[in-house]
Amino acid sequence: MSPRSEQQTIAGLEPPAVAVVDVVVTGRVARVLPDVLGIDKEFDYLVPEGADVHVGDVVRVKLGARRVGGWITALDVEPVPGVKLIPLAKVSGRGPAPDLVELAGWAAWRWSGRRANFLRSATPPAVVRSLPAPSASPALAPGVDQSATPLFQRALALERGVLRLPPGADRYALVLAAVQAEGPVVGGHTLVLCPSVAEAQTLGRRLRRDGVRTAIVAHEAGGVAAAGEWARARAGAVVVGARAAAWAPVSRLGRVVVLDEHDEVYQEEASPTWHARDVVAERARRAGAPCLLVSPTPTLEALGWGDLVVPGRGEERAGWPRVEVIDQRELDPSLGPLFSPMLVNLVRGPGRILCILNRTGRARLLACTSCATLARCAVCEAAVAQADQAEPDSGDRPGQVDDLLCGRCGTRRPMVCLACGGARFKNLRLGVSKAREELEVLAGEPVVEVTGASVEQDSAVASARLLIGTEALLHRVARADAVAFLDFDQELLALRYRAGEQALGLLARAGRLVQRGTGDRGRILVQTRTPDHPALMAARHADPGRLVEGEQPLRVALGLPPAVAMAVVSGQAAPAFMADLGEPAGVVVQGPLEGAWRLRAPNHQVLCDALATVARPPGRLRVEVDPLGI
DNA sequence: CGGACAAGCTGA
DNA sequence: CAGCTTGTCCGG
Repeated sequence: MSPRSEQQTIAGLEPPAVAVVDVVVTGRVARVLPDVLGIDKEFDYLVPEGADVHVGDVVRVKLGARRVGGWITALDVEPVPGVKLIPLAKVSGRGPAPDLVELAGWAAWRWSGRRANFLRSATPPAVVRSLPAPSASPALAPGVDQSATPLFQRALALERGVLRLPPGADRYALVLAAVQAEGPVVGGHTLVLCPSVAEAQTLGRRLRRDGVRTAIVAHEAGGVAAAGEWARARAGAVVVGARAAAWAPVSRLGRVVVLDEHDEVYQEEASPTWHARDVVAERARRAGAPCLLVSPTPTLEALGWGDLVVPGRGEERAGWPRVEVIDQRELDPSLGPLFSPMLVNLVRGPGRILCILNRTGRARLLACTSCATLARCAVCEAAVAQADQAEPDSGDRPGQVDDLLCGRCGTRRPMVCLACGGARFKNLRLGVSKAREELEVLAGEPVVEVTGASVEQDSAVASARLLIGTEALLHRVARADAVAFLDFDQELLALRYRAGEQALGLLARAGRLVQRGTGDRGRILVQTRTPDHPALMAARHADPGRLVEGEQPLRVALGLPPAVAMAVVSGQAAPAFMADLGEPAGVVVQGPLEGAWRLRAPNHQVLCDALATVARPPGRLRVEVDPLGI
């Protein structure tokens, strides 16, 4: 592990010919990293007499002609010779503890970011002058069931554990077991991450009700209250939060639990594209604390990182909903491609029903008109669209305008059905609004539409019996009796290498909605033309391992994460950056393709070390390590 | 990043 | 050569 050294020392430089008269430094010296992204460099300042300062504290300093904020990254250092030190302009308040200051350095290496970016996440949203006194370890309220199941005990005993917990399982019981479990760090506190702030708040409040001293760290809440939670966490408490809480203070990190580890919201979309799961895993490793990743559908990243614990077959099956797969190829086309007789039955029956249709724009989906088989890539099996341009393919064949082009691996082939040889295809692109109208007619009652953009009244959403919408609907609604995916091929065959994993993740999320509150297993209806897709097999059998079996070797064969470490470099300054980078040993450089370069290395050590050798050139540069949208 | 200052261009 | 723009360097 080699986070780049930020303090620049000028090696091999002769001492000045004229002796510099050493200014006798009487006070303490603080090294400060300014909170200015363009200056990823530290400066030394004098600590005012009698000031109470710590590494991580938030300060203001004069830098050149202006005053900027910053953090103390080191104290009592030997100042760079030859510069006249000036005092800190102000010590504003408490900031991240030294371990987080160091972790920010590691994250800057790992995701090619700047330390200030990460230190911002680790800093309270309002000034914290002093920390509340730490109180005794949590005492559970009477009547709280504190027995950990053998499954939880096994998972919590692991240093690096991955617990596969089905959608219907009681995760609160796991969290309760985790905060009480003895670990190698005596008196340590547990850090729990949830995908959303709302989930974190629900969890945190419940822990408090049960007598667990808990800090809910969420900067989104903003202001003084959030700073209070931050200070409480810093002083000592169980800490819960969403992605940003990966940088929450924990007075003494005893254990880490990440719920729904597979959820993509844990990764930052903007550069640096840091992943909360990976940050807390490293944090736990440094603290000598165990880390447990929990998910109904653990990612290949998690499975490659830790030891998997699974419930018994019966227990896992009971935690998944009934998944009914409807093969749309066998349907009477008169009802249209979206509404099978089973679906019509479902919406005419009782209960609250969600219909999901992800209408994610451009992705065209083609099906053979004679045998109804979907057009897929012959190499990597992703859905293919018609090519817009007649570029030649990798072989000698001259490319045609109507070729089938794979957006994932770039393979082209003539527009011929692989199953029956037919040359005619129909376009299966569909829209939510039109689907809503049709569904309303079929159901004979109102249907409410919910998309990410729509701002439907919560009351309208809460009271509706029939709802239709994009995937966002699964986040807007807490409970349902059944969820129907109208066109699941959009998920299964999406042009991202994680499509299969993400599709199974959606089924798991839907599974949680239909299981909550009801005693028996809820229902999930999936309409598809690829009923044998491993993600569907996995959900049907309540066995996510079935997806992993096929996915793992595919990633190795195609050179995709986590079999390799990958980065994408783009932006106006990318050519200069890539020129400086050259072709480092162990790194395969591909591109430029539409202004972006793709870098692959056997692991992050090689990849990130190579990226760290290059200084950021001026201008816009986006380095995405572990890119999402590939 | 943003201010300071130096080097380069224009017009008379 | 003043008056302005553009570029490069540096901050403690």
